[in-house]
Amino acid sequence: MPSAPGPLTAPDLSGLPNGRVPRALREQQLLDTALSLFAARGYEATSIVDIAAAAAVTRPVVYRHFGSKEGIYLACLRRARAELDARLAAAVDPDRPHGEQLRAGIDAYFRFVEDHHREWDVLFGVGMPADGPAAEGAIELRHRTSALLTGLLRRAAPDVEEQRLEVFGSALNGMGVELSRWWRTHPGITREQMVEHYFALCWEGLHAYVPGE
Amino acid sequence: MPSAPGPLTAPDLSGLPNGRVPRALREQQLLDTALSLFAARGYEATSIVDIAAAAAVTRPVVYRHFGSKEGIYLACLRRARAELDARLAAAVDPDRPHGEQLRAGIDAYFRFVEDHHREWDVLFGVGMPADGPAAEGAIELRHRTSALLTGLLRRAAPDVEEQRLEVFGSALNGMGVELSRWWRTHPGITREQMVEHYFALCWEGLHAYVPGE
Amino acid sequence: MPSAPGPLTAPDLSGLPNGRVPRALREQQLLDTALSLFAARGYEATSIVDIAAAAAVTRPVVYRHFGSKEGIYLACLRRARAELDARLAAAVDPDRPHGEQLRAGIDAYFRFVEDHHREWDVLFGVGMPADGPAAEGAIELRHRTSALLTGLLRRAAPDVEEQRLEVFGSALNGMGVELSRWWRTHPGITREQMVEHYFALCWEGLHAYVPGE
Amino acid sequence: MPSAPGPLTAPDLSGLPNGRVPRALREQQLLDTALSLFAARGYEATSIVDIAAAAAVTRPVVYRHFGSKEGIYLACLRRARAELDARLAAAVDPDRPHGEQLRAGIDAYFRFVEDHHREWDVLFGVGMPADGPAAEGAIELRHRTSALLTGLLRRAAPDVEEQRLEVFGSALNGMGVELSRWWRTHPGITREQMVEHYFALCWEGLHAYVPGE
DNA sequence: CATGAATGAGCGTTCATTCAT
DNA sequence: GATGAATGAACGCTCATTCAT
Repeated sequence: MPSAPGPLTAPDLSGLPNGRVPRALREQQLLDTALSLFAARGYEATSIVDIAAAAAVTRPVVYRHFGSKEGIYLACLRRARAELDARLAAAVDPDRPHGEQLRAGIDAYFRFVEDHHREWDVLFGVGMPADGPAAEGAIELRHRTSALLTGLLRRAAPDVEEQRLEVFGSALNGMGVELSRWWRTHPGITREQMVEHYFALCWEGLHAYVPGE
Repeated sequence: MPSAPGPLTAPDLSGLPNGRVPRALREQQLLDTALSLFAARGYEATSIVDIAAAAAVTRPVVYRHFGSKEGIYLACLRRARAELDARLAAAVDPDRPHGEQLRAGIDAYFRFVEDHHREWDVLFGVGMPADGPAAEGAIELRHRTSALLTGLLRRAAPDVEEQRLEVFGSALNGMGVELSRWWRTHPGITREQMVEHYFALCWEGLHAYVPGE
Repeated sequence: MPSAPGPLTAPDLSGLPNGRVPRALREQQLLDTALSLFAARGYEATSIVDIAAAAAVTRPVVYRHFGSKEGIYLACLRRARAELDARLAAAVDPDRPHGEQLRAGIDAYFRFVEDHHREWDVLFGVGMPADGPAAEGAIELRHRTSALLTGLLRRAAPDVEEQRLEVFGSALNGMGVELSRWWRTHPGITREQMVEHYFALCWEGLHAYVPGE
Repeated sequence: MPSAPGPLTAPDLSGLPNGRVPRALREQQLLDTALSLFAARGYEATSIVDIAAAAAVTRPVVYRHFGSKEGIYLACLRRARAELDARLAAAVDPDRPHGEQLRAGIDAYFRFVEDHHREWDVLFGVGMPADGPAAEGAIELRHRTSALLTGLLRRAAPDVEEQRLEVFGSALNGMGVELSRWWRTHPGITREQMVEHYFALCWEGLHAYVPGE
């Protein structure tokens, strides 16, 4: 389990300030560094030493800003989740037809996959911690997508029983996760095609439950 | 943490002298112990000391049988995967209509979830290693379900382009994984209902591509 | 952990601008904070961060006033020792009979135990540093009581050889320390009783050496 | 706070076995090493690294045998206390007059001070931990001498109220501790003289309570 | 073959202290 | 003169792994 960052994951240190850096800036810089490492190696295999070295600071700096390894990990996750949520919220117009909302949400999700590899990896990839508070936080953030999808479905099909809505929300989330993983290893296909595939598989099934569409 | 007895996991050791267990039996016993621990705590949080202590042997025994922590971990995964594959193969009759084949496969998958908690956790739960050879092996085994599903779809819809088949295979796998996870935390619903939900969501979409059904 | 107000420890800061406290006052305030912490947790377990945080200042303030952790620790001890010495000096009237002097000193000592828990703890309790310059200073201050007692005995029994005087001084000190510790854990007994016990044990033995009493 | 053992405290490594050593032997060897360091520097200032290095083993060896720093510390203390208790028990003959019993016990105590410098230091010197389980254990072991003395007094003066017995037990213990400390810094005086001084100070006072002696 | 004993490397965390602003 | 930011060194502890017996 070598500890030195590999060529794929070494964060770009050019232009990193050293010496005294204002708190907010240092925080973002540390989060960027940690994001790269957590995304590439997962929670357990990433050490605070690695993060500090990659950020060209000493370990206590990390602790002053985030308190613990779990702290910086969850901060990474929350920032990534906030970005994804913001994109989804911006993309889904609740005044449009429900099918269109779903399609727009899926498109925004795949845009996120495209633009934020590392953020997607920490949120949905392997390498989550398996127990402890960090694990619980990670699971909650990871599953928030299911909740969002369930909510969208609930608005689209208000008469469907809650259980089915939750099941479908989870299933749609699972489709998104696995499709993104496949896409990451098969990049020769456009985002539009991915959205099309996604929609083609699930829309017919969902359609039956959505009144008047 | 002794594991629940089952045909796969509980070799009968009665009547054997304590320190001299035949190699194959000892291996099954170690794999069983390791399975419980890896399933409960994940790869990183499970130590060889834990496994050896839980199996009431010394550490070198583990090393002689499996060579390394990665070795015993991958052996666990392979045994679990083999069990799942055997069940899927037994359930899917290639002479039946394709929709029925899919439904039978899904049902077998959920039976596996029901009967083999630990095996499912170790294959599909959190707690996988995130880098190193063990990670690669784990990912391959975890994704074999996609390949099986893609194969089933390929036979059902021979004219559909390969890419779409793979995408659908991945998506169906993702649905299965996330639905199982949801089921594990919401046990008050029968397997039949889970299969129904699964089918309700995807069959309409798939149907269009399957000729003559 | 704000300290109990008292003539020694609670300088009146009202009316002063917050960040600009006169040096002497700031020093007393810091000593008071440090006293509480050192008394409660001992030297090693008390950190400069703790002291600074409890005093609502930053760490460099502590360093500018006292130079080092050892510095503020010894300053605490010296202030506590000075208070004890002042009380002993005030209590012992060299013109009274020697037995009365001893009794008055013992009474003053137990008064100090009663009124200045924290000061007594830091001087005589566990939690002293065990090596380094701070340890030497602490031992010296702790043992000054022996020297005082030896001096009292020397005046009372001028013909007794020095060695015996020192031994008795040490022994009387040890009695005081252990009796105080016992008293702290058995508070249901008055100071007068403690003095009586103390005197009952040692006075007969000492009596023989004091001429004309 | 330098970590290297000083000339006073470096344990004698000559003849220490290296490589595989039977469990019991290694334990005694580690306890000897740890005793020297804890006695010289106290609990906090002694690190596991120091102990391991001084014993010419690696750190995990210490942990395998004693589990934690507190573990090896308390093991040191218990071994030392057991030695002292054994000597006291051997010295005090319950069939002899009570004054003689006390004198024999004091003599045995000072013999222990003479013969077991390091044991006496860990039991009664400065450098105890200030909180945590190790602190509680250390306090209990340290104060067992008071309890033994109280017990002796109780047998000698059965009609005296319990409180006074405890107070006298504590006081006698305090005398012993401080006299030993003084003796350690003034070695030019025999054990017999120390016992004489001790007895001279307290026996007259105690005598009054002991019937028929 | 199995075991008891050991290792080297690493981990998360914290400390006393300093310096640029 | 006070602060926010940083450092270097250490600490207690655990791990995967190996080897002599």
